[in-house]
Amino acid sequence: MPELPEVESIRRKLVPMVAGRRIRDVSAVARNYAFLSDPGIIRKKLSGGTVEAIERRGKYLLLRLKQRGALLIHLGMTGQIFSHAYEPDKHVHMTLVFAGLRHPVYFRDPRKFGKLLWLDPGEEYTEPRLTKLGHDALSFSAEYLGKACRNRSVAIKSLLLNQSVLAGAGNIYADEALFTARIRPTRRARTLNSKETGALTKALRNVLERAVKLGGSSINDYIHPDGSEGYFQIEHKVYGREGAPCLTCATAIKRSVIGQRSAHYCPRCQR
DNA sequence: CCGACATCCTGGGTGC
DNA sequence: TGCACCCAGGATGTCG
Repeated sequence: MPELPEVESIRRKLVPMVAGRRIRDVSAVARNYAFLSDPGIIRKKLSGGTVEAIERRGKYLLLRLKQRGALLIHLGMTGQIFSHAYEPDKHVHMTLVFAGLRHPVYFRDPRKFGKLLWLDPGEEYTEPRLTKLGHDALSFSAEYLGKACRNRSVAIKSLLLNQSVLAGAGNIYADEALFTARIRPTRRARTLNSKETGALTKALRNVLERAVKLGGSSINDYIHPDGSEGYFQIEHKVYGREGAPCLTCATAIKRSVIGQRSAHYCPRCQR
């Protein structure tokens, strides 16, 4: 589900809810595909701990507990974090009860592509899931992207989705940024000139900043922890618009598959 | 090292 | 209503 703007929106809603609060109780279901750490370990490490901060690393959230370490959370395709806005069901894997917070906080994920991993102090510096991440997709330079494109024959769309290059970009925002930069998603990365990598850098930053401002794109399973919604889906120019007229030239938007992911683009505007 | 591909899992939508 | 099939915001491991 969530890309950088969605994860950041969730983080921003979560901070005022739980920062500084003590975790009174933790319950978790039996270990399943989403648990990289044993649920019992997570329960033990979290119980009684106090939330020091919630950070975002690409699409990961880091729930930092004072003195103890941190819970690394990835929401995969369908992961959600919410409180009383929704009823918990069989897809809830973990429930956190906070001191001074009337309602519990739930981690729910029907497809279980999300991840929960406990990190002892210091492990965040050695955990490959974190150390392999590239520059944050909200703050990278055109030079960095240009270097990353050098000698790479992979499609630029796939390169943008590679988290070890840019941490946080995902399918929606990669398509939207490529449209704005007028670059076709199938172009091999090494064929982009510096003007194009510059335009793409600017386009990705702009689209992500705008999406964060609007609270992300509320489609399918995406929800905010407090039940509110994001509005960036209203501004999607290509994603999910196959067959619809390009907003610039009215040509029908095309959908194709690149690197096993759907890609949406205007065959006329994007070269 | 690079890139293509299968795989993990569940639910919603569509067409027969 | 049932069923087969396709699709989905992600990431990893394997293989050539």
